Amino acid sequence: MKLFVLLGPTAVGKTTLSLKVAKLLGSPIINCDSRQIYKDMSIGTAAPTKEQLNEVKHYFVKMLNLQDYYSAAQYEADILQLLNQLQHTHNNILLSGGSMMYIDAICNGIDDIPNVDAEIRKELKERLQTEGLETLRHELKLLDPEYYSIADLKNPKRIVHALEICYTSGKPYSSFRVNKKKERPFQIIKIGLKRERENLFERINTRVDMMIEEGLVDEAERLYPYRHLNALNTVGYKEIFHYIDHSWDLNFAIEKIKKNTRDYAKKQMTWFAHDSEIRWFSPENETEIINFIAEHKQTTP
RNA sequence: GGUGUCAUAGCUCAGUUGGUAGAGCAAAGGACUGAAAAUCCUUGUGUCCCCGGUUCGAUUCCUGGUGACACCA
Repeated sequence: MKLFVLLGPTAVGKTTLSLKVAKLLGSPIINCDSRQIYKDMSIGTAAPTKEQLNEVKHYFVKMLNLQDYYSAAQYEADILQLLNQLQHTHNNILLSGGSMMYIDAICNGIDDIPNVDAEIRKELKERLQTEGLETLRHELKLLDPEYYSIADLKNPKRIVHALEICYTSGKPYSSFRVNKKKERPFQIIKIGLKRERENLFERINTRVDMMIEEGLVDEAERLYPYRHLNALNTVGYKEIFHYIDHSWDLNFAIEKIKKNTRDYAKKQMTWFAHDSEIRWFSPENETEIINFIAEHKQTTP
C-alpha cells in the first residue's frame, strides 16, 4: 500500500485537486486538517462542500463535536488504524490537508508520551494564571533540567505541557522525548502544492470575502456560546467573535482574518520547507501532477 | 490668479530647541513532539520632495521650484 500525502498552505487549492487525485488513485480522501475535523465549522474552515463529500468518500471530516478533546497523537493512532483497515481494499490511499503536525504525526510518528491527567492540566492552567510563568519555569528547571535547557522559555504552552507530563508520569518530560522516527508499513509519497506568494495571498483575501458572503458571521454567531473551546480558537472565528461582542467592527475583523490566514500560510510554508521528501507542484499544472501520480501509484497489491 | 497648510519607511503619521530619525499598520525571517488554524521568538538606511543659501554641520532655519489639500477671488 502507498500513502499519498497532498499538502500545502491554506487556500493553495488542495481540496479541489484532492478529488481528482483520489479518483485517479481509486482512493477515498482522508482529511488532514485539524479544524475541518470538527462539525459545525464548515464555512470558516473552507471544509469540502456537500457535493464534494458526495463525490468521493471522505474520512475525518466533520467528525468531532466541538467539545471533544483531540490531539495529533490521537490523530496518529486513529489514522493508522483506519489505514490498516483500508489497505485490504486499496493499493493507494490519499491523505490531504495542511496541518503540519498532523502530517508529521502520520509520516514520522510522535513519541510515546503519557496522557495528561485532566486534573493536573486544570491545576497547572490555574497556577499559570495565579502564580505566573516565572514560577512554573523555575519548577521545570528543578524537575527536568534537560528539557529546560532547550525549552522555549517564553512560551507558556511549552512550559505547562512539560510540567503536565512530569507530574502525570513522575518522570522528566525529556525522558519521553526520544525523537525517533517510526517505521510505517507503507510507502509515503508527499505531494506539495505551491503558488507564488502574491497569488496565494490574493486567493486568501478573496476566499475570506467569500466566506463572509456565504454567512461566516451567522455561523460564528451560532458558535459564539462555545467560543472558549479549543476548536474555536481558530482563524476566522476568533476574529468574528470580537465583532459579535462589539470590540471590533466588522471590517476590522475581516482584515484580521485575512492577515492571520496569511500568517498561517507563511508558517505552513516555513514548516514544509524543511521537508526534503516533498515533491512540489504548481496546482495550475495539473497534467504534471497527474503524470506523477500515474507513475508512482501502486498497481498490484 | 492670491493666501495659507502640508511634503519623513510600502501606508497613516510622530520627531529632530540644527548634530542624518521612530511608532502603528503592512511586510519579512524563525521555532515547534499529545491544545498545532494553537503557542512563542526575531527583524525598521529611509535620496526626511527638488535646486540653492545661512552654518563647522540642514531632514530641521531662509529664498525659489514642484506636488497635494484648504480657503479667497
